Amino acid sequence: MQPNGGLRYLSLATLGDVNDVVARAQDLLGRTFRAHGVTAVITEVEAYGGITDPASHAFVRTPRSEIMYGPSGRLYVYRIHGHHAANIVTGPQEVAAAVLLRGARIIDGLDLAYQRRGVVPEHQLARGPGNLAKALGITMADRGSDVTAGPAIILGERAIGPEPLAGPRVGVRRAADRPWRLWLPDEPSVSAYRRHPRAEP
DNA sequence: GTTTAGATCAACT
DNA sequence: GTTGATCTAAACG
Repeated sequence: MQPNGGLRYLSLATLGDVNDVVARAQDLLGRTFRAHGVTAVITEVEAYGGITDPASHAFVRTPRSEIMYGPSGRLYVYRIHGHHAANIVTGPQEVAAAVLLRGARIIDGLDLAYQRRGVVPEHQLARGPGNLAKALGITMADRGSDVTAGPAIILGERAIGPEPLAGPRVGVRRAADRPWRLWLPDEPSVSAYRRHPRAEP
């Protein structure tokens, strides 16, 4: 599909409420997430609105972003700065929305997490998307995994549920002011906000 | 044309 | 000292 063609210009009434992905992101906060022997509680996420969101990799439909146009619950993994970052596809399929996992508190499998991350303070084991993926052993090999099916990767129920806070997403150059980053208050596993140097004022 | 690997540097700790 | 929905260039189909 052309970047400027097709579904992108359908009305929101047709596509559904783009804020659905934000609601889904909020729903993920406080849930347990287990991957490759490590269990964590998700403390920080970012919503990416697919074809409605210039900051989303799915804004342009290519083989790489194709996974986000598929069923929800699948894992979209990408590489950045030599690390990996993990997203959960939320749908609807025509929108290709996904939620980036940015922070988590490890509650089980600490030995394994330390083994993967080295000597760092416990609250930093899974702070930041790259560190989270590394602590949980998530790589490109996990692309397309169904997080509702397990067994290697499985999304759990809500473990804690305080009201989340919201603000702009970290390091995005486009749509830099959408407050689609959500996190739980008083969680040291939540990373700091950094605005992209070349983001529009 | 797309994906991947390998960097960059401003803002963070 | 770390980090990263950036950025470029080389390696793919």
